[in-house]
Amino acid sequence: MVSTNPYNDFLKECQMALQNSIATLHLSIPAISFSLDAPPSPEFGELTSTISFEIGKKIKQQPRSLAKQIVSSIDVKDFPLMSAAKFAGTGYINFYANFAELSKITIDSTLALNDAYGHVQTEKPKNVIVEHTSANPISPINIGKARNPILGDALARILAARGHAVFRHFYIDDVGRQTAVVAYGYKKLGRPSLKEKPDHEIGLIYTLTSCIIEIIRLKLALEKQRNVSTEIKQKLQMQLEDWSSIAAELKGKHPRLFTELLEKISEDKDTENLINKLNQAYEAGEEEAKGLVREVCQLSLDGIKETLTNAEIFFDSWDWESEFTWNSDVTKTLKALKKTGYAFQEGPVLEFDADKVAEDYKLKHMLGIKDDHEIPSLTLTRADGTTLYTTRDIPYSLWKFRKADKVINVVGMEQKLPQQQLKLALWALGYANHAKNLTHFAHNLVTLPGYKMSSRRGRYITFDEVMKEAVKRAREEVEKRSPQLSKEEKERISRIVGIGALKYALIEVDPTKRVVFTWDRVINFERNSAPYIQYSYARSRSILRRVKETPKKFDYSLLTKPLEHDIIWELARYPEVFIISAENFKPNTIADHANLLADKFNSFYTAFPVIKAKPEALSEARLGLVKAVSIVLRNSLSLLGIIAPEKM
RNA sequence: GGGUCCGUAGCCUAGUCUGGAUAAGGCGCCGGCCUUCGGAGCCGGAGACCGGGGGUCCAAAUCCCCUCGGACCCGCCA
Repeated sequence: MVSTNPYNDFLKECQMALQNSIATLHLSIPAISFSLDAPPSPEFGELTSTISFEIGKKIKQQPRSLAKQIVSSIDVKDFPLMSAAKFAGTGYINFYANFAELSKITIDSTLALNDAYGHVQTEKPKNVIVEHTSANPISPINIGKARNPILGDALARILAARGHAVFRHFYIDDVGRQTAVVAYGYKKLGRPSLKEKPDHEIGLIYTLTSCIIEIIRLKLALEKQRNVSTEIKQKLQMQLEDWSSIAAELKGKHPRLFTELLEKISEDKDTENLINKLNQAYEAGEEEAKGLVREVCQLSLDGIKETLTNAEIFFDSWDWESEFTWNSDVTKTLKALKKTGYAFQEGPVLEFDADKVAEDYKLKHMLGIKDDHEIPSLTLTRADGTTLYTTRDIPYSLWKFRKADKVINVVGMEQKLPQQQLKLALWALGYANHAKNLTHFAHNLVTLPGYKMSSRRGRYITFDEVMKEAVKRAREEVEKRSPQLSKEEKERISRIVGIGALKYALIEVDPTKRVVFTWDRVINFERNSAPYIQYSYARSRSILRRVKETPKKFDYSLLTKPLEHDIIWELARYPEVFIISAENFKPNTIADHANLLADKFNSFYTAFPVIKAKPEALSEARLGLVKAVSIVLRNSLSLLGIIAPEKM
């Protein structure tokens, strides 16, 4: 018999036992919960119920005596996966698994389902769009932002394994001030042909241009304030000093390019105006602007794609933001928003009254916002008529919902407010359902000790750089530990291990917590890391390679050691862990479980022989166990976008 | 000023949604293991009253209130 979820089979038996028992004893109370917990220690069995506390409270009886009654009315013979039900402590009911049976069903199912084991299919498959990365096409992906593609990709893999039709979308944010800035700088340099990785070079042009025009802007602003000695003036002065020191730093690192850009930009009278004009022209879809901005973005994007490909992260769709302004979707959205009455003119700009929508439709509670908290309004258009990011995100979201039932935006948690405003805009437009099916998967960033990375300030460590270093360090290890492997094999393994370590480090921590970057933290080859799990997998495969054929039939009752039971329990639990991870969008629980399983397996590995175990039937049973472990480790890693190597 | 998130051994984290029995790992530290199949490993030890204070409950790291510390947001940036 093959089971997709052995843990759940056992759980169901325990619940059935409780239900029957409570019915027989006439202890039924309304709204009783039959949920079961993991006991704190193996001596208390595999699952535990606190139901006697609940009932005892209602009918005023001692939980312990209730537990005793319940347990004595359970006949374990009725439940094949159960070996015992005992009462303990002040009223706990503990269930013990019948490992002869549980082992059989778990290992048989794992071997039979193989790649599919654990990945329990949802009963309600949906079309799901996971939008992630969506890095601005003006600079390379830095390590601060790299958690986004890594988490987004893992989430997409998990949802696909759950049986959803998943589409991975990259939203190319090519509209807006920053692309105008970099395009302007690029044009000033005479559209140079690039020699290095394009996103790195474009990123540098962006940083330098942005810095130079910032200083020009601040100087002009200060001149205007010349006659008044105000706080504003002081603030401007401070900002100018800040940017000047950044400029000095940049000039030191890139003297030629900096000087060239400075000279060329100084030729222009009103840079600010030129950049605004370019932004307007691009958004309006004027040919010249289109040619220029698209050229820069495409170059940058080529580099970004290369980075993502190196990380084994792929997309189904690359969505240009500009398309939505050019095809009038944005215009239509603005018109529709005005019609709702929630858009209002404030001087030259158009605002969206997000708070009023929330009040009128009573959405604050649902959005987790306090009743008396006023949601700031969202600016929809600038004074010059151009639109803003969140404004354009509204038609883009509607477009996504024409293709999918569910949309997940993997976006940093600092964008919580705009994501809420977006939802409210959908609501106002009459798309309440879409708003409900829009999820902001919020995550925290990777920060450097002491400061946040910033493309504008040119302070960042690139994802490329970190991957390169990770592979380099992995290569040193492989060289040391497996000198017999071929050069090609070593290289392939170094990539798998190095990049695996990096991905794992950014996935294993709860997404809402930030990760402070240190090289040793993100490139870790010891316990509690991808390489540790990969190593465990390689060890399991190494055993399996040594035997000609794994037998089809095992005598599972021979697997009696506590460590063996621990492993089987974790194998049985894997489908449940997977479901929880998929339903709650928690990739880190997969990482956690894989590490736990690897841990148990390594202990088992040193404690007991497999191939040379006697009698032969025991050896065969252990081989089945090892094979099952290898399958679950490989399946878990694959959900995280990490490859399980045969050797390392 | 208003809001969101985070605070668990020297350090990094799990557990918090859905309250249950001695708070679980890793790094570092101390002491062991070249035990047959891979030492990126294994075994043992010391180390935390879960930021602080109240409250609810038979039971609180977990729920509620207050408070302190940190990060982020409140922009005609994204």
